[in-house]
Amino acid sequence: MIIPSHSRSRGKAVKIEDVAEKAGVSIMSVSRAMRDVEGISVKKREQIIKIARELGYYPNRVAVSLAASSSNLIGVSVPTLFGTVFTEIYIGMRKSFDKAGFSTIFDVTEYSKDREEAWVERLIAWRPAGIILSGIDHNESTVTKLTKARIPLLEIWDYTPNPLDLCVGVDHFDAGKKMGQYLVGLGYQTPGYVGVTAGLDTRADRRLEGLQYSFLEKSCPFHSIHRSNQAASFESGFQTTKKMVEASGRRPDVICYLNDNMAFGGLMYLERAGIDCPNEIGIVGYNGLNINSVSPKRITTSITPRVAMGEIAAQLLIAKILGANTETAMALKVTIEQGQTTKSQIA
Amino acid sequence: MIIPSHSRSRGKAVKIEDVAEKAGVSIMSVSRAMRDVEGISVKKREQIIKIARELGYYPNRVAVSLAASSSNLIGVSVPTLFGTVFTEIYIGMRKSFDKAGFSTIFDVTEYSKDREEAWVERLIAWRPAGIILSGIDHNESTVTKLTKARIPLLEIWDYTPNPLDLCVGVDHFDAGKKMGQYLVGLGYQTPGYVGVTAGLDTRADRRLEGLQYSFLEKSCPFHSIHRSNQAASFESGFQTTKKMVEASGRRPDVICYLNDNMAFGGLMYLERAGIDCPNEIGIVGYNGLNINSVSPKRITTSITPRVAMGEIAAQLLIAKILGANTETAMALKVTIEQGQTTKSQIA
DNA sequence: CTGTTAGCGCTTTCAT
DNA sequence: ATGAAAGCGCTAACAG
Repeated sequence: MIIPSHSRSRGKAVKIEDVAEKAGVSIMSVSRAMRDVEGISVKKREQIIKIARELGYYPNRVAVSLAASSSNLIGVSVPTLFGTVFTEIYIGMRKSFDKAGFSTIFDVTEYSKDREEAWVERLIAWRPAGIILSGIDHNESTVTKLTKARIPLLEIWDYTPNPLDLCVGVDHFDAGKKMGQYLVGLGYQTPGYVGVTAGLDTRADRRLEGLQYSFLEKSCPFHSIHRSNQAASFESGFQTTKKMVEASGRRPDVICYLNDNMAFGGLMYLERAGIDCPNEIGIVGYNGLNINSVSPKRITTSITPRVAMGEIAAQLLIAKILGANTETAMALKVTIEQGQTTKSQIA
Repeated sequence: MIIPSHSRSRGKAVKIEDVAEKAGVSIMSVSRAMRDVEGISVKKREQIIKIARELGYYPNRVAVSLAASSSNLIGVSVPTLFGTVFTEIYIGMRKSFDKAGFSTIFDVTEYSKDREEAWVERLIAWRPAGIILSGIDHNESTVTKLTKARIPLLEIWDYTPNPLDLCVGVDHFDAGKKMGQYLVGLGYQTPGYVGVTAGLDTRADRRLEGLQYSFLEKSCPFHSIHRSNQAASFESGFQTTKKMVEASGRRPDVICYLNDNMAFGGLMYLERAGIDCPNEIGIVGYNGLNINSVSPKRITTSITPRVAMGEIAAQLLIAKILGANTETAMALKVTIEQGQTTKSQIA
């Protein structure tokens, strides 16, 4: 969509020519002064800067980008802003991008690959310096467009050793495996899992596989796996735990949840049902979300380094943009935080 | 910061010239075909579109913007992404902007006016079609820059009858007043308030004034007002309520909180302290946050129309951008939602 | 150090 | 309906 020019400010914005005229120099001198590059005397530079400030001159980035065939724009796409995961990742990135003088063109896909693709298309038209996408799962045609555009690209949150370009994330299988080993070490033998419909959150699926791997090493399969077809929220955690506990069959001695929010819902259910946690059933979350700070009992969880991940990702992308030879894939470690919803560590 | 051009894609992107050549027409015909404007035969247009698609041609928006002195960029600034308020507002806006083909340059100020100003400066350099800022409180120098830039501007969340340009928000005094009247109607007489340090959240301060106004009409002043110097979170709600209840003096019969999160923390405290809510002390939140869905008792609250606010704001701004004569200030109504933390409605 | 000359990729304007 | 010329505001490349 093209905005009718009559609606924009008209011949008002101060331009490089105005500054040059007032300073009695050529526009090139102004250009050099503003960009702080060599080729101009200190004195003149100061004068020009002063005049530019007086006039309220800010170089038109659109013209700069066109002339220099470069931009300070970074495209950032996240699936959702609910739940603090991607917000924290974004906060981390913003820090690095801000410092380096980049602005971000933003998008929320609401987990729709088509929406992501539509946004990518519009984004590429702006010839951004770099792009950050969430996850490693995109439409094929999106990948084609991205590849053709040849813009530095970073996939965040998921980890894969073979990213399209760059990648910073956590290895979710490994995270699950580690937590599984930890729980096995605590003596748990009848694990249960509460999550959402398989395929909806592929990262969570991978974590479950990791959990299963560790428990299977001790010949303890997951007897009960209950999946909600709702979002991974407090409520679905509560309801799905209810179903699991009320179902016949062996009761789990520990329930692993897709995330802390669901775990919190589960904890609330156990409390209301009069089931002792952790003595009857243990509860384990994922992510280290801030719900934990208000939970009656701190939930045992794996903390993902979200802010750090954002910072590192941004720095890596910036390095690539600047032409450095960078690593292409980085896996960040998660930290297990022992809470009050699992048995105490066995000495 | 200028990105070295060697790092960008090189002469790869398809441009209008390539399409024109392949189609055997002038670049002007391609331009007209792509923009769907008059001055070209239907047949030629179709041919050109087809070739453009084959070649993967997407008009370079940087060049378009420079040539047409217009852009499809909207700057959006929010103070925080935690707490769902601004997230939901953003979701609402995104909907409208997306439909109209705008992209958003995004920023999170973390409640810093200086950060906001720094961002505004960088943003203006992109000559966006419009700007949305949160709240009505900005640095004077920010306002100057904004005014000089003459870009359609909309302030969201707060309401003022005299905005810089456009404004969509809720009247926080009025929201407090309404809730006060409601509580007075339920027979409460000894209200307390739990919030954060005065001045930190001016909107909350206004709501308290509204609450006080209503209670004073019945000669019931707020005897206890406790403010935390922490963020308005679960935890601070818990701790501050503890202090209030343990303090000597008349116990409040209802506590109004800055928001639902603090109210939830307060409720958790009452439950743990064995104080019956609502029979001993009532609890009232604000905003209608999703914490309510997991709360053991639904908290009585005022629901702010956040998604709708975002949608309306975006539409208003778009209208202004397109040159329409629009309203300048809109106040949206909040809805009181009766929960289980206040006495039942008196028939 | 300074200025001049060409563009960047597209649209506007004005011919035809 | 079509195209040629003239920019949009700035920087790269080259001259002095």
